[in-house]
Amino acid sequence: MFELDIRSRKPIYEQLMDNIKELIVTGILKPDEKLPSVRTLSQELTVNPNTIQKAYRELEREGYLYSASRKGYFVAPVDQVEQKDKLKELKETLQALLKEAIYFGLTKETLEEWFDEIKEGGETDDSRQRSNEDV
Amino acid sequence: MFELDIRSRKPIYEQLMDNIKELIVTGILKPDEKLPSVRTLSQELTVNPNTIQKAYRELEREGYLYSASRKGYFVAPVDQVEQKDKLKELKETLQALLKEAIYFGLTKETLEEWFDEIKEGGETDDSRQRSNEDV
Amino acid sequence: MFELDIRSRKPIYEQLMDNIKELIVTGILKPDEKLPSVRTLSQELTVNPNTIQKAYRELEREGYLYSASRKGYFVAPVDQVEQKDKLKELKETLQALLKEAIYFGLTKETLEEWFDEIKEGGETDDSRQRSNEDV
Amino acid sequence: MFELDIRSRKPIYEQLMDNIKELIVTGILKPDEKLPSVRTLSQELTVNPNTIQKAYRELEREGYLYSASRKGYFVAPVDQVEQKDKLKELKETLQALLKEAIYFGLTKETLEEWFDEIKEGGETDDSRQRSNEDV
DNA sequence: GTGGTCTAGACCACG
DNA sequence: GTGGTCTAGACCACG
Repeated sequence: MFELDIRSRKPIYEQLMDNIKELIVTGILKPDEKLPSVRTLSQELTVNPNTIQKAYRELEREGYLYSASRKGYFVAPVDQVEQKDKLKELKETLQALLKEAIYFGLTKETLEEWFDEIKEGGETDDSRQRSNEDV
Repeated sequence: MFELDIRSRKPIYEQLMDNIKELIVTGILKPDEKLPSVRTLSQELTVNPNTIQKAYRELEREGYLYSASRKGYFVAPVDQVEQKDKLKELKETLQALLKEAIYFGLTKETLEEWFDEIKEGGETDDSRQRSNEDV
Repeated sequence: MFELDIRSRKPIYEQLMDNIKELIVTGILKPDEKLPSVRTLSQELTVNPNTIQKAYRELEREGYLYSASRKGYFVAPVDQVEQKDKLKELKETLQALLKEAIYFGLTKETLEEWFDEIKEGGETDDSRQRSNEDV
Repeated sequence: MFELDIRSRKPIYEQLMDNIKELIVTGILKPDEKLPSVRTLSQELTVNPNTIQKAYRELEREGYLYSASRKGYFVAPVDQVEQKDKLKELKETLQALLKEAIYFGLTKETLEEWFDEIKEGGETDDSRQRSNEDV
């Protein structure tokens, strides 16, 4: 489920964040769904609890998770206002990357294909087991 | 010309890289054009020479620049093979980002608009077109 | 009546305390008025009885409530001595907060407005005046 | 300079934050002034570096400090927009506290006196080291 | 059982 | 020299 590369230059807590974001963004983790407890995940991944906690907290700060008192961490539902803010945030990053990709030959057609690939991957997934899906 | 934010969490050498990539990618820096020497740029930006050096080296490693022994660093022209490799590299990053953006409400239409914005912004410079047109 | 936010970082028993203080302080709960029993409130709010108990005990300790052995918890009338003590306690906290607010641009005029807003909001309730007028 | 009470229920990192806020808010620490390094302060206060770091980072998140690459932490100057936001944030807390204080007999006159004390304390206090300025 | 705080201390990246 | 990451592990508060 989680892909962590200890050798990577990217800190483990950031890799964890990316992994969890992916699960949320593809709908595998649903709004208000509970995440594994800090301790549990720590044992499963053999990563220090503090590192898990750091990832969870940062995701809370970014609006992906919320923590309910001492009950644990949960996937945050996104309302429209937050959506717009988040999208504006992402625009800049995305545009910088698009500029690069265009320089290296990305065409509008290819971009549209990529977009469709993602849409199809997520949209039609109703198996929820998600082992047989084409994300 | 260069936007460096010393308060940013992003390391200065990475900010430098981003700035130079931007200049290359938008065609302001042309293929085979010489970049300012490490010393010069170091003084202009009041940045440690080691930091400039690191940015140049890293850009060379990524294929944006080439260095001619003692003569300095130059913008690398991109051939078709390199282009495709680079694009494939970027695809993964871009798709992850697109997934997020779609989750936060990005539509195909908006994405196309963003694409066009960039294309129009760069289109007027035709020296840059050379390397892109033969794709 | 009670605003509890399970997602808040503030413990539920503290949120409960704040809510009850607010009701007392605005005169909605009158001196010697009985509070709902721990059990009742626990069911109404679907909150653990221990949590209600803790809030009530803490409010008793702070002088807002008194408990009559097995009969339950009641709003404590405040006599002049207690009032002065309480006010002295609050002074320190208030001054720290005022310092901050002044740093961020709070003027005397704005502060007076805020004071008046509260006074007007509460003034209409005259049962509450009793305990305040003899100051 | 710093008052830390290990026995207090308030976490050390929060006590640290309060102390530093106080120094900033009273003008003892000036905008862009450097704070002691994490390590230095850690040794001076015999508090774990992680705890210092936590306080610094939280103060950064709240807009009191900024961190410059690897140069250390500095007092953040506040612009007008941030000021207004911060003041709005504080309003709610202050009003809740004012309500309580009014309940316990705080009069407008007393409140104004407290306001003036703070203003004067900052304004005319030239006995300090930092001394001859009028914050 | 859950997250939160804190310590002691190692190692790394940046400049 | 500076902050950032990470571990191993203790103890606490809340519910």
